[in-house]
Amino acid sequence: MKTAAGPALGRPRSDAARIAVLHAVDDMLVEEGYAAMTMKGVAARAGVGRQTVYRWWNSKAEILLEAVKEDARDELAIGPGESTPAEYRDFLARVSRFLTESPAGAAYRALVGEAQHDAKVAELIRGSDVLVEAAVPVLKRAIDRGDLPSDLDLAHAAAELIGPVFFRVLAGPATGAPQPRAAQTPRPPRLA
Amino acid sequence: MKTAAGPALGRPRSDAARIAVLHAVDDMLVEEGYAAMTMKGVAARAGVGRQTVYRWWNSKAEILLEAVKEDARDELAIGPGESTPAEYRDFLARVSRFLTESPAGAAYRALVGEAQHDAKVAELIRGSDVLVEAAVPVLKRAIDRGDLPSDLDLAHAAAELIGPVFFRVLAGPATGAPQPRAAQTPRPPRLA
DNA sequence: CCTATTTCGAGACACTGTGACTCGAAATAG
DNA sequence: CTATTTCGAGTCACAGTGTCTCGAAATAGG
Repeated sequence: MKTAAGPALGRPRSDAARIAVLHAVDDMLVEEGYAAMTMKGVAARAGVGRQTVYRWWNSKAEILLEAVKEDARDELAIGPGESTPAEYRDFLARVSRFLTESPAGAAYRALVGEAQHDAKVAELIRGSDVLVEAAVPVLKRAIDRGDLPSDLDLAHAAAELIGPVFFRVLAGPATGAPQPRAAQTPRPPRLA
Repeated sequence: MKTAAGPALGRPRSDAARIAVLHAVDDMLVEEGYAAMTMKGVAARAGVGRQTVYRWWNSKAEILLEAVKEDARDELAIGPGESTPAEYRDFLARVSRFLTESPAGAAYRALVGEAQHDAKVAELIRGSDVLVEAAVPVLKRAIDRGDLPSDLDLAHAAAELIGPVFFRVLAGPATGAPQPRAAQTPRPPRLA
């Protein structure tokens, strides 16, 4: 915890190195997979000293999180649609594509997976799930239309919406490995 | 691939060693967590040679799968209830408890997590999900009662039922690490 | 210009897990 | 008694981890 001292002292952090690491992680994840991706390899691939990586990130998971956060948000965001069911359908199709085809989605799955093994990673992703955050605007518009009660628990409703797709991709017959098969468009479920 | 030659030749496999390994994996998962659990450690804990472990299982995941499969089935099985909503409620409460509190549930989460990293593990758990298998009898009884259409896609319906709880536990605010907090009883969703 | 401070890339280091290997002993069938 | 296979135990090369050191580079203030 730095005390947020203003202008800093000494050589400033190299943004080029930061970007290089982020890109390296992004590339290596899709090329070799999360398991084969090592801190050593990331540093080498980025053309960066090993200590430089460890100085700014504590784990693969932290780098990955920073590397794909923006992409994930962009890929999941949808604007207002014609109706609530139409928005559900569009959103769920996007979630399905994200989880099964997008590199950012692969990173998300890897992070959720790692969270089941490592409490630190679980803490890292806790309370800032990109899927939930993307679902919230959809739910709020549904509330505005009067299709959902105004006192709705957004987190629970988001889980209701996302859960079935999430479960099928992570644990179902289309589990894990990057399957090139086309994503199936899921039906929107009825929310209480 | 053995050709299933009947009476076998040479010294038979030691069932004591098999049980010891299974118990060691079971214990170490709850005591140290999946990440800290190593093949080396398992062999030592079980008082078994390292090669003996590698001879019968290819990975931690395989051992874990064999170790908890029966426990998982037992913990998730529920008998017929008074009504379909009551069965949904009971089943989902059991799923929630399983995922958040049971050692077998922790193993299940670890396996699903590992499947996101390793295609072999994904293949291993593909098409034999204990949660889906436990949901199927519930759904079939609902069909018999006329509460669900007889041509229902069981896998999809099971995902609809399980998904929300699954998502909240694996990715939601109650992510990952074994949280001693009491499981919240989820509302049963409406199935199409 | 000079110095203090911090990051940079590069690499050495001890430690640990992996998975294949060897060894002699034990258990089974013929 | 022999062939075969598993047993526990241990050795081995290889690779990744995370910390450390090194000299160079980049910044601020004197």
